[in-house]
Amino acid sequence: MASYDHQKVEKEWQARWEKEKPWVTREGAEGNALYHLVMFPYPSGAGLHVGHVESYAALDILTRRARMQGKDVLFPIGYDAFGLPAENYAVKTGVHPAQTTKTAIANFSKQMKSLGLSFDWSCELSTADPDYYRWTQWIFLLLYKHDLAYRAKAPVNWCPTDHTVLANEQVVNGCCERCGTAVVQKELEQWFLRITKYADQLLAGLDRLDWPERIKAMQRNWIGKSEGVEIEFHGTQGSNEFSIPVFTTRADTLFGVSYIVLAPEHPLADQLCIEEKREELVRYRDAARKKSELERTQLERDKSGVFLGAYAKHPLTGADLAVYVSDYVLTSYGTGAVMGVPAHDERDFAFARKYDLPITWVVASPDQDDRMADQAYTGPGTLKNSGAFDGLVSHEAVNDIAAELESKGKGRRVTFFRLRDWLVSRQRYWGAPIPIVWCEECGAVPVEAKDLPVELPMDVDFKPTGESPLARSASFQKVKCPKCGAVARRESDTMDTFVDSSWYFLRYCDPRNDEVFADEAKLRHWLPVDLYVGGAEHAVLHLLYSRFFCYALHDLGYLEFEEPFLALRNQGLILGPDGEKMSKSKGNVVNPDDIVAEYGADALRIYEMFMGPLEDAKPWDTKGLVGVRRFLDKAWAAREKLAGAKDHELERTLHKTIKKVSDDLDALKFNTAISSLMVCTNAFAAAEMVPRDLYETFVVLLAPFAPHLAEELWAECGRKTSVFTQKWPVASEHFLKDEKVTVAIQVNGKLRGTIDIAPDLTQDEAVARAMADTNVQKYVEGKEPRKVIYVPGRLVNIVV
RNA sequence: GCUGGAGUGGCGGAAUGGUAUACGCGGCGGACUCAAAAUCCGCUGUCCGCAAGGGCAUGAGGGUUCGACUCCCUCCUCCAGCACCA
Repeated sequence: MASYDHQKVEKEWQARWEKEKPWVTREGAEGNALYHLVMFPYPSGAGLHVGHVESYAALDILTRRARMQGKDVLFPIGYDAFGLPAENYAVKTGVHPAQTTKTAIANFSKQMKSLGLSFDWSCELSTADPDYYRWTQWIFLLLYKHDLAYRAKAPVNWCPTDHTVLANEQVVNGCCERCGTAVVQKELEQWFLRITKYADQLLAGLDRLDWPERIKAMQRNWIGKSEGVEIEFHGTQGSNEFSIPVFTTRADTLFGVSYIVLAPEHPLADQLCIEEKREELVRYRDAARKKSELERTQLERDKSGVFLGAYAKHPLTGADLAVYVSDYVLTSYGTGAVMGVPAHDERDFAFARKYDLPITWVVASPDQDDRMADQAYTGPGTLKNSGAFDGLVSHEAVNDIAAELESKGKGRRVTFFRLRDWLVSRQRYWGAPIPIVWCEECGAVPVEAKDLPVELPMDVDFKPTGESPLARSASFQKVKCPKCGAVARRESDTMDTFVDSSWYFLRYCDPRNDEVFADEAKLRHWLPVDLYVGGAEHAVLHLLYSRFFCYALHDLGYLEFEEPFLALRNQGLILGPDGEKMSKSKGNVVNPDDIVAEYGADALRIYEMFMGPLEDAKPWDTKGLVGVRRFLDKAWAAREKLAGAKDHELERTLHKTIKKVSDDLDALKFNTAISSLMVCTNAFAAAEMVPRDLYETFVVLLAPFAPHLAEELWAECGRKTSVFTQKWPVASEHFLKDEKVTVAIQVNGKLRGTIDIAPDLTQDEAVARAMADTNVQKYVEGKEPRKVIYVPGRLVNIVV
């Protein structure tokens, strides 16, 4: 069988698309618009990865099909071009990040075009372009103006290798997500975005989204809403009165409290500490501070602490409770203090055992005798040893005890979130400068909108030292205060690159606008995004930040919607042929360029879609790719058998294919859509002749998957226009019905034979035909059927 | 520990509660060829049987149903994320 020359075919059609630009977005009627978005790539020197190809091909197929169905589709592409890798590379080699990035973008564009992706290249954008980051800065100032961006001194995560602070979201298991170095805590003044203001809305909004459950669960966990009671524990230290607020979700265990613990950094720790204990406290706190986040978690459950020598009073019983400091209590969560209930909390139990503190059981477990217990009981139960609350079950007791505390002014119901504000300052070079001027007189002064962008200077020594490189640029620092005109200095930190990517999908609909970040009417026309496809690694980073931006911009009157991405799908990882994650060190990386050269872009696209469900992880298998290429060659070969005659059998096959491909694309089931195209091709291959009209319709079906080959075949059929000007075919009911179907015959639910009958045969007729089968008779043995189930076109089940 | 997802041939995988294993890969046999590759045709879950046919198979065990990969309960394993969160 002749094989087609994919290099020639693909080159020719790509040249033609480049010239004719058929994919430029058409802004048509209201309500006819679709917005398909792929997560824009970071233009790394390594080039495009087969994982990129997977998500881009998937959305390209859907986009091409939607256009053939008459939709206007915005399908843009751009580059997340700021970031550490280019800067670190520059530190090593001296090549400027601007240069590295430019080269990488050129390479990415070339690679994407070689895949026949129908992006609208006229929308192309780069976050490192001053025309883009001008608006990143503008949005930052908008947030600043509305108190959603602020500067604060706080304990922050510091990566000693990358010499910069990191957001909580960028610390993975206590390590820097970029380089893996253990992160240390530093007390620094930094810029934050007030994402916590939207914690509740960001949580509630998830319910409305068509997103993978996994991603929604990760965001819910990350936001970490926790409802409970804040309880005041009062006490006196010498002549001073004090009050320690603690947060608990288990107010029902209040009568089991036997001590109080503060986080080592808690402001009250110093105040409450008696002189004899001070040295011990300072030593403990210094040790705790020196521990990295990593060490703290590794020492898990090995509890230690310092008794401060102070006592607080139980709010209901008045009992004296020793106050300790321990690093198992975190400053950053709740009130930074907890009530110790050893009987009903594992950590408190361990702590109480170590320091020999009383353990009082106040919640009876239904199936455990706590007199013998050597571990905490953390489940719900019936209260005891709890005065007036004895006999209540846990959830009632939480309510009643909270009410009692509230009435006495000793507590109140509160909600806490795990989510922290987003730290966006970075002490690095290759990012958007924070558009603030520092003036001796006026303090932090925003740069005026007309003076944006604050351009990133190119002549900077960007070696990271912990001090921001921009602080060392004389030209950058030469500035006057916008308010008073005095000599001032610029903010020298740049923004986290996740700020850049939190709004790029807004810019796409109007990328060259220099009046606003995007025209209001265009935003209304195209947004929100209908379908977003990308990797799952951004679950709590990009996807949460972008949602926050849209909620904020909505509040400030710039957007009509709150949720930017209505539907989201994550492509699964493509693993190496060995089933391991592809990596340079394992030597199992598949380079898409090699595949395109050897088998063609069409084969690569279809193979990646055929491997399995979009969202599953699946191993690469070059043999499978060969099979896909064989399919394309078969489709190509069929053009030599075109005839004018009718063929009802083929016509039925074709219409089933139309139906299956259409339905499967609606459900993003690319693998089964392709398998039905294969079935159709196999039928063509088996046939003597292939009617021309059927073949042409098949080529239209094939077009979104294999755009180059389909265009070529369309031309081979003598058509002068592009196959993509064709309407997407609709299956005809008439041809979907078979004249005869094979129906299963079961006796007592077991398969005993099959019969070929007309699909609309009545039950009586079908049963009569079934009973005539000799094998069926053997099992019925002349017994009277107790019950007969007939599913037309499917089966007859005779129950005896 | 918590959360989410998944367990089906030799492999990737397919199945609105209705003939489990579509499609692809691999394997076996055949055709073409001096030969090989490519291509084409046939077979290919497993066990018993010469065959007709039958038994057993969707991680394990129960249940609902005329009928369960699919629904319900219990358990096991794997993957991913989070994890001293009070």
